Amino acid sequence: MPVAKKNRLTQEQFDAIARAVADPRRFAILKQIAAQPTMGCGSLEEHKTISPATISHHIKELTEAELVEVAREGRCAHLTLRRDVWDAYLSQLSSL
Amino acid sequence: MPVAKKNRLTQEQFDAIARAVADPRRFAILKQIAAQPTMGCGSLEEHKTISPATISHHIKELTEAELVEVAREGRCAHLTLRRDVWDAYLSQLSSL
DNA sequence: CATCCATTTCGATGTGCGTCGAAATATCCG
DNA sequence: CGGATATTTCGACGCACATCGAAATGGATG
Repeated sequence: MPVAKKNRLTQEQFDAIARAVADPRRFAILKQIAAQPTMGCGSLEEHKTISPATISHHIKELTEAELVEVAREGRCAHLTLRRDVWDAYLSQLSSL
Repeated sequence: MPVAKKNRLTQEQFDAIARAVADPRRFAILKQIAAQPTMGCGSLEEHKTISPATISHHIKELTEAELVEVAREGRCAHLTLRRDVWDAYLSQLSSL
């Protein structure tokens, strides 16, 4: 169950997301995760551009910001965007 | 007439805005500018916290991201948020 | 012009973080 | 088990940038 309602972000989480989005490459990764229903292992575009270590780092940042969720299934890692968190971020942003 | 329609952001501008928003203090400044209709000289909260040099720097960043507009009137600097740009940013974000 | 105040510029400093290579760890398959 | 492939961790490096103090600029006013 992916569930989990999220209506308000802590200041800390808000900052984490803002930081996560600020890096173009990380944002590109996030976009791909959002596009795919569930993102399989090494199917990220960035695999051709960036080193595995860096990708892993970015994904870690994204998960720690609670923007994406990781589900390991064998050697595949399924990545899914947490829409609720993303929406919360947008909503908080738009109330500038 | 403050005018100026802005429907689409260049990648460069998008990144600049994302970066600008990523810094908590700078975002706080932006919020105050957004709140006040026109923000007078040294009426920023941050004047008690941050050095003038730093404030000036942040405002420069914000203007270079075209997020705020500066109008000098004597020794006062009027700061206004460019809603069109901000909305464009939000819109672009939400289409993840 | 001289003084005052607000803002900017400049230069220096410290730090956060994106990046990588290499080693460690994990997972699968034969 | 042993080899192959995928991901993570670790350590180091370099750069971008937030921050400041001090000096410079600019505009108002006496």
